[in-house]
Amino acid sequence: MVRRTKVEAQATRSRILDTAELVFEQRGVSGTSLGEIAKVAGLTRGAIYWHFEDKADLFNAMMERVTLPLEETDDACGFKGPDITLSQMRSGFVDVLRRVMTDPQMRRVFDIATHKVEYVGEMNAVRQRHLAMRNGCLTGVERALKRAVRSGEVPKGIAPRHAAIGLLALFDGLLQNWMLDRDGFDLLRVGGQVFDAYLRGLTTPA
Amino acid sequence: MVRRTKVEAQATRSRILDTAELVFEQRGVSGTSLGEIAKVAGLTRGAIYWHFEDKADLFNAMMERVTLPLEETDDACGFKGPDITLSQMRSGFVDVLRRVMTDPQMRRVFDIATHKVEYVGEMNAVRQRHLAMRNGCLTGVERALKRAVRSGEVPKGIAPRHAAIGLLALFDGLLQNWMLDRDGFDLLRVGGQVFDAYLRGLTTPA
DNA sequence: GTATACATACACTCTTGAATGTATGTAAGT
DNA sequence: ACTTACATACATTCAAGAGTGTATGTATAC
Repeated sequence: MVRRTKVEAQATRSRILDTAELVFEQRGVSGTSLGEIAKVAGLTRGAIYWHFEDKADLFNAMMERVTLPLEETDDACGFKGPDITLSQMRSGFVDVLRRVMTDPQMRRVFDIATHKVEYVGEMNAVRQRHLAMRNGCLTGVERALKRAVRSGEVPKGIAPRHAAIGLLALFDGLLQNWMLDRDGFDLLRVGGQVFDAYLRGLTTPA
Repeated sequence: MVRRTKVEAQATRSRILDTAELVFEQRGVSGTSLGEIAKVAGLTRGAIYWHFEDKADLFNAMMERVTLPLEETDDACGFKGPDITLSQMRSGFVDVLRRVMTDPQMRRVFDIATHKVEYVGEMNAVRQRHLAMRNGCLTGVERALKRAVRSGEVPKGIAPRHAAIGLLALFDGLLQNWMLDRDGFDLLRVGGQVFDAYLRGLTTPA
């Protein structure tokens, strides 16, 4: 066949990743063969094997395409600077909810990572990535809460770390439940209200 | 081989299910073959095909073995009666957390359902079951919250349904995060504190 | 004697990884 | 500017294994 130019090759690579997203979401990661992806993309397995080592490599590339910019813009948790306020934290989280709702690619990849892949074997890297990201957010939220305690905004009741764990659990749970039934509720509206309720609980003395 | 008595056959069936739990958790559902399960259980695929139609059937049986008693004792949400108090609701949820921490079988199955299976195709029944259970809990929690609003225990700020969605999200998120890293925190202690914080937020006027 | 509770054997499909083919892009040499 | 030499970007083919479903065997409980 005609050999493509470098930019065309990059386009092919992207098309493979795009197609993988679609098929992974429909059939699940381990349920789709590379041949299926190639067929849908209008290519052959040869093309995939040229750009990626195997399915795990392809999968990780697909994940990184979404999570890397997320980590860069640091919107994942809305912070990594040493100190942010509670309201900054809130808007950061809500912004991610908005993006998941708005951006179909992000929604797809989150859906795949949540319900369409098994955290086992080669794919265990996802679990590690998830854990690392969570722990990063955790310490960030914890610092923010500690600061809020020092400033008197939050009374000394619950340990900051525990409160942070709860906040992330709330976030993950909202996303997970929304993925389960997207028409069930308005992620942005309900998410905002629920976040506020939890934060109000933190700022209220027992 | 020797034909077994009926009770022995039931024991074999249970052994298959027990083994499936172990292997599913290690290799993931779609990552394990029926041959693997049979081998670990000290049987052949013939035995599995005798007791179950295929892997999906086996999987569903494994799930029902845990979720059915959960739904029966109704400890899943801690209610289905028409009206319960907020504290009854709280203790119901916390009790499930305790059981997940204590009972290794329950922990395994939850782990499988959360991170070791793809909600696709034949296994989509899990998703439906998950959704149905969630919706059942949802209406229950919603009723409890409405009642609490009528009794003045909770001010009329957030819509009861939204608050209920948040509560379930918090619950799911806690379980999910704990499964991700069991040594990360004490599910029972943190869960209880976080629940209280959220409920305090609900009972506090904005 | 017959249905049961498995074990064994078989045929079939699907998938993978690698090997090979092939035609063009591309840079270096002249 | 034109050829040469090689790398690139795939397509095609092939061998091998793994997994599934089914059919059959078989000894025993009932």
